[in-house]
Amino acid sequence: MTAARLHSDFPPPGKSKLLPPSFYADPPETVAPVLLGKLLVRIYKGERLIGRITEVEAYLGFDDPAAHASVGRTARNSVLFGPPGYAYVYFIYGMHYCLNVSCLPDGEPGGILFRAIYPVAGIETMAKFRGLSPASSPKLLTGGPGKICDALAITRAEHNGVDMTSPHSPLQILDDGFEPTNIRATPRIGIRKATDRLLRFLIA
DNA sequence: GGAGCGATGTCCT
DNA sequence: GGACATCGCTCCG
Repeated sequence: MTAARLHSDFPPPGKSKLLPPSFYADPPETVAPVLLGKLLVRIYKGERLIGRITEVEAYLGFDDPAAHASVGRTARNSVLFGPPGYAYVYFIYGMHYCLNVSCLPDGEPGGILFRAIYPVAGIETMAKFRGLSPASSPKLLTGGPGKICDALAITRAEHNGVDMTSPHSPLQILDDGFEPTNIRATPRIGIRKATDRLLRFLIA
């Protein structure tokens, strides 16, 4: 996947369609690879900040010790147990936010962590939020879960529990018909438990 | 350019 | 009280 291709395949915004709740109503390991290539949209003060999803990780329920949901439903992780297509935002390591989307029907826990996106619109604003030059590499701008939330101004207070399937939501995921090739599955990274499962998906 | 490590808030035990 | 789904800076090659 070259930078030129990621850009050239970005269509007029009108051609994109919002992913419905049914898209997320399957197990995380099923939904995660299909999210690759979709557009993550953050509407910030009327501006559309858009990135193409290039890396995600699936987190399951009780059978997955690495998942926040594995300890059962708590105040912190309750979004993961709710209806599909909702934003689960948590604060980690004292300084970073991470964005997930809930999967499976209401009552069943599961989610997908967004690990990296490729900026396609609103790059100036993203760079400003990151304290970087707009000419910075995608990896530097939005190449990590904490970086995505910084670049898109996503916080737990403002976005945890937001419905990502509503056209009025500040966070949405669109399908513009882009079909990624060369999808790879690898072990998840940055975790201590259940590191053997192939639940990380990325566009190679 | 890669390994090591410190910073730092929130949640659960 | 400790673990933590991270990042960016330092230091060493």
